[in-house]
Amino acid sequence: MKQDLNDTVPQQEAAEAEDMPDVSIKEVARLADVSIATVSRCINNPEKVTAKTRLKVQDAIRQTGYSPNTLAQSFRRGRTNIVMVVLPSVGDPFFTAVMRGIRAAAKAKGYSVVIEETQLNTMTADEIGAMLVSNQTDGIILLASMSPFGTEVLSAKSKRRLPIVIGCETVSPDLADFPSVHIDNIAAAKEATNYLISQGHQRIAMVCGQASSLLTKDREFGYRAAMKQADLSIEDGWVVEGDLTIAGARKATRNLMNHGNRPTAIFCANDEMAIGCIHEIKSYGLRVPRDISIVGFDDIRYAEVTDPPLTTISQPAEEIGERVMYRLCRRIEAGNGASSSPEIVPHKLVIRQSVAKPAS
Amino acid sequence: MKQDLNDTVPQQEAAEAEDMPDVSIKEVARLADVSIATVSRCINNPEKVTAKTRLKVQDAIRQTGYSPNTLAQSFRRGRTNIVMVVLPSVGDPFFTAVMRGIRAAAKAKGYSVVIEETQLNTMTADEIGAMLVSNQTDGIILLASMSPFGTEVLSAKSKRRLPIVIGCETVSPDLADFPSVHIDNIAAAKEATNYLISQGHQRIAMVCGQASSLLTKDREFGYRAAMKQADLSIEDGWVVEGDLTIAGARKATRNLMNHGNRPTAIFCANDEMAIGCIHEIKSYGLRVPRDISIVGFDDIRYAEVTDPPLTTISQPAEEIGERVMYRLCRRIEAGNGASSSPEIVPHKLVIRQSVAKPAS
DNA sequence: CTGAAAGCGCTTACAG
DNA sequence: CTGAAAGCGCTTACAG
Repeated sequence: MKQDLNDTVPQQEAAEAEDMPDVSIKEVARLADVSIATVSRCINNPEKVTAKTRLKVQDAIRQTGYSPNTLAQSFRRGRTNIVMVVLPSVGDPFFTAVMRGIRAAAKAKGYSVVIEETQLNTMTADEIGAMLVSNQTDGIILLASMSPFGTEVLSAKSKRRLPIVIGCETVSPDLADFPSVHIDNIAAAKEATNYLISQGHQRIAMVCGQASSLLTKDREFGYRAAMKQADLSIEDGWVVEGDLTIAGARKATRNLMNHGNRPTAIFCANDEMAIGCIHEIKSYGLRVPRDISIVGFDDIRYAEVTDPPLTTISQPAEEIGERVMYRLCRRIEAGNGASSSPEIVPHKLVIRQSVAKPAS
Repeated sequence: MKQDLNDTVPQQEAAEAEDMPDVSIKEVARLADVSIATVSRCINNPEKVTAKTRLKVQDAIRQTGYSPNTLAQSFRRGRTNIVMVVLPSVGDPFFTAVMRGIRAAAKAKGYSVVIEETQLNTMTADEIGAMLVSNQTDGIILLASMSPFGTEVLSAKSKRRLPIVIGCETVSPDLADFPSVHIDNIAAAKEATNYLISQGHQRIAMVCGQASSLLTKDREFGYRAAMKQADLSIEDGWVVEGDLTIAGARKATRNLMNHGNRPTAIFCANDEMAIGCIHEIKSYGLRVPRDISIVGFDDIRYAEVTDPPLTTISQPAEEIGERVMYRLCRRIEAGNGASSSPEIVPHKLVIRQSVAKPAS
């Protein structure tokens, strides 16, 4: 009966509350005729309060339209429920997909996420330090490669109980203390290259990312390993640096097109570059895959609708995002006690139509 | 001399500080032998403090590695320096570009931004209310259409001094109180359609967004106006709804392909859909633009590298983002006193190669 | 189960 | 120019 009453607080009251200035916990306490401590308990530990009191308080909350001041809560608790994710390129659909996973998990766990787009590997230790303190966050997700400099700063921060986890990036030994989740980039790149080889290609080039990106290094490493294993040589000038962007790849591809010994296939370190690569090849009047075969990496959503549809390595981007966020939550909650072993997620070669047998 | 000394605090001290537990303003005050009030002033209003004291304090700050607890600051000041941006699709490169502008401006102004991806027009008033209170932000940027329901909630919030500004979206009369910055969507859509007409097309279809999206409505309106003005009729089934995604557009395009009176040109409400549209047309063995011409909207970075390169309406996405963020800052600082007239930014028809004269 | 009280780290009138 | 003090809105031992 009483319950019913509480459940049917007239709409109007809520509407009125909407127009009221902010109510604090004091008003609620006064109205319910209890202490502010009890109001707080009703909200955060309802089981510590009698059903009767709880109802009184809930009623008062409804009448006032009260909701706790999260600023005060954050301050008091010493936690913001905000995490920061650092990534090199928010525009890359691959990272967008990872972010989707991160956001989903964050929402489920009650966190907000702020994004910092930056090439971590080009920052000085001071800059990184400044970035970290200026954003008062509960933890950090790193989707970008670090300079050794940065690593030091991060390790220091980490010791001061700023949880950090790494996603996508291959983790260098000096970062082994941090939890991470990523695919096996070396194996994936090998697989991509081997596929090209299995189709009869021998002159295979690669467009990779910046030299300072570990992830890119691993993909290059896998490519080189596969070539070596197949006894195929890599000519000078066949490994060119894009910067993971369309524009960078177009420029890199031009170099490849002008190479004395033009490759019959190109392995791109990401799909974004594969798109630029295909476009550039076409601008030479050549056709993909008839004249040159292309393999990408990431399987972004555009890979399916490029012309031709792109053969590429698929990463479970959203899953990586989710896992990395949950991992961070565990660190935030359990501290450095939580496991820090790397989590390897599976990749997959997705065969579409950008690879054919070599013409020559 | 003294200045010099201060400027050359040995590296080591800073390094030490890195390892220390959090220092509060009290430690600094003790070390500098002043009150915490003075320390606070040194940081926030240095001009209110003697040069001598200032140096003493700055020294202590350096030695301790102190940086103010932003949680406490936020709480005390009642401001978080966080803004929220609500948008329908973080994956759309157009919004990514807008976000880049927002982020740049936010950084310049000392704000962090959190993103909320949601179809505002499908949410109930309660859901919107919950979303708003759960994120304690200083202001909101809306890049998504609102239901009338949502509008009410927002107006109420706005009266309670939660600054809101609208970007990209056309603003309906009931939202006229909010500042906004966007292109003239009607005029732009007209221009796109007129271009098709000028090339000799008469059977022109449109793939638009969800019915509930104002922006989409405006683009459709512009298209219809242009058709009418040219005395061209629009057959039933020529205006189909994608949902601003590749997949949605592919489905919509299939309907167009199967239409008894197949159009010779298609105007897509955004580039993302144009990409899906082109892909689908090709899957019928047809060619763009030889068989069907396509015009997109937004000029995302892929527009240039589609096959064929896409003719589209270019919006100054980053500029919109920057302006909308600066606009929000003004609202946060000046309150509702700040201007609320809409800011119209220029668009441009970018002619590439997805339009040809009709074959028939 | 409940209340009185301390305290989180800052900022800012208010005196002096 | 500087300091002592109040207070922002909460949460949480500590008594009772």
